[in-house]
Amino acid sequence: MKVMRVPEATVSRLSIYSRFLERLDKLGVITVSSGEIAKGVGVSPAQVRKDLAYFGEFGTRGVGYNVKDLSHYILKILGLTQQWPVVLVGAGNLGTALCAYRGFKDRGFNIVGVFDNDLLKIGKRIQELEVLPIEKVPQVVAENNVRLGIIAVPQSATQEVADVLVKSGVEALLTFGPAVIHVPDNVIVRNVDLSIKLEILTFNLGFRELQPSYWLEPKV
Amino acid sequence: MKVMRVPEATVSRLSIYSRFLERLDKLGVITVSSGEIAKGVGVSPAQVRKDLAYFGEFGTRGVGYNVKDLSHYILKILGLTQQWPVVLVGAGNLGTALCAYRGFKDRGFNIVGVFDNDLLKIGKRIQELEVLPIEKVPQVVAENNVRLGIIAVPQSATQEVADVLVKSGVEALLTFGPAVIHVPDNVIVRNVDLSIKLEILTFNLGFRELQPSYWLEPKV
DNA sequence: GACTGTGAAGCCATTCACAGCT
DNA sequence: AGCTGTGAATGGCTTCACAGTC
Repeated sequence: MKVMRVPEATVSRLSIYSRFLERLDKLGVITVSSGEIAKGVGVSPAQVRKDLAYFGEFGTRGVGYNVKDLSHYILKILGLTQQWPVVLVGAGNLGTALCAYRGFKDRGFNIVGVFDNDLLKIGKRIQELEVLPIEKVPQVVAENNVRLGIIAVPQSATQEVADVLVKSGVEALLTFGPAVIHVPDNVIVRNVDLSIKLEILTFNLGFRELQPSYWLEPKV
Repeated sequence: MKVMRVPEATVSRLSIYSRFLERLDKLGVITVSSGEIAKGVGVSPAQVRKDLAYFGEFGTRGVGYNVKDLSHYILKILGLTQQWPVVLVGAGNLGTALCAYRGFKDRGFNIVGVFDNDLLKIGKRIQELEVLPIEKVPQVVAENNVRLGIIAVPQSATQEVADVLVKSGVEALLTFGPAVIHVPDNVIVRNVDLSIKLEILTFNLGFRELQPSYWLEPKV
């Protein structure tokens, strides 16, 4: 079997290319070159070609890529040719916002359960969903074959919620905030930490005054 | 002048170390080694030492680092020894959640203005702040010496909001969602795209079934 | 002529391994 | 003995440059 490692940065960019291609498709564009994609999303043409080359040959030399086809291939690679049921734990401000977030639905992510352990929140309706007690997680996960979980609870509760989700069979977690969590090797975890992002900005604002060479390039 | 480039990944990790150190300090811990920090936040000890080495020598050989001192140095490096006034554009679900987000206040980020162009939202109160019309951005930015802006509006409005903020003098932007924006070179932009994060998860779930060697390591 | 696909080169970040200090 | 600080080695991602195809 051919062994290959795909950089995570490549996967992130595929997600970006994918949405650019969907926009082109809606505009009726038939063909696109790596240079046009590159310009549209702010990377180099070689980067676009290299990213795609990890997965096959999708273009035609001298011509470019068929927008509809490439768009479909990338969705396939990302696993987005299906709908993904998702459970969300945490019905606070952030959880509520995530529930309503259009970007998830657009990409095939359906939140099928919202949970909390706060009696004041349980029973509330958010976007047609009733907030359920944490104890119902295993049942909802099982009934809906849920593999993805989002954790939007205070830092101190993140680990125990992760444990519940993992025990229920969820295989991949998205967490928010600074909590560092421990899960079995076969569970995938990614984190979003908004303070880190702001601190990257303040770092740059501070150091560019002192020493221009500290300036950094964005990572994604 | 000594020329140095600091990897952005290093800055992200400093932010993580910083919060770990604050926790240790609250627990009354006086001294910590690179190995203990490494274990606490899930990186290698060499990585911790290398990250710190970009900025100076903060430790004592044979002993380790003084928790309070190191904590302070890192805050200094990140520019967090001051409070940062921030403006937020977009008073929808996400904007509301960001306004209430404790993690910002904890790190010295104060949202001093919330703006929207939706008449239904203008005048509403969110966390002691009245939602103001976009037209008031320049005034609030000027009065509060605001250098940081957060944009939590629909993709289609992101660029024009960025233009308003830049024209008002904001120097660094945090945007949400898939919009690719263009700003002058001296403005720093970072982006948070939640769909990308979920798509990294589905990519991994899909490909680990087909080909285990596709498995990826997290980037941050 | 235009554009893709790709090996090679270049560059950047992480890890190693050890000298240096307490 | 224990731990930091750092040059050297490694590994991985990006860019280059060109052969291959339409």
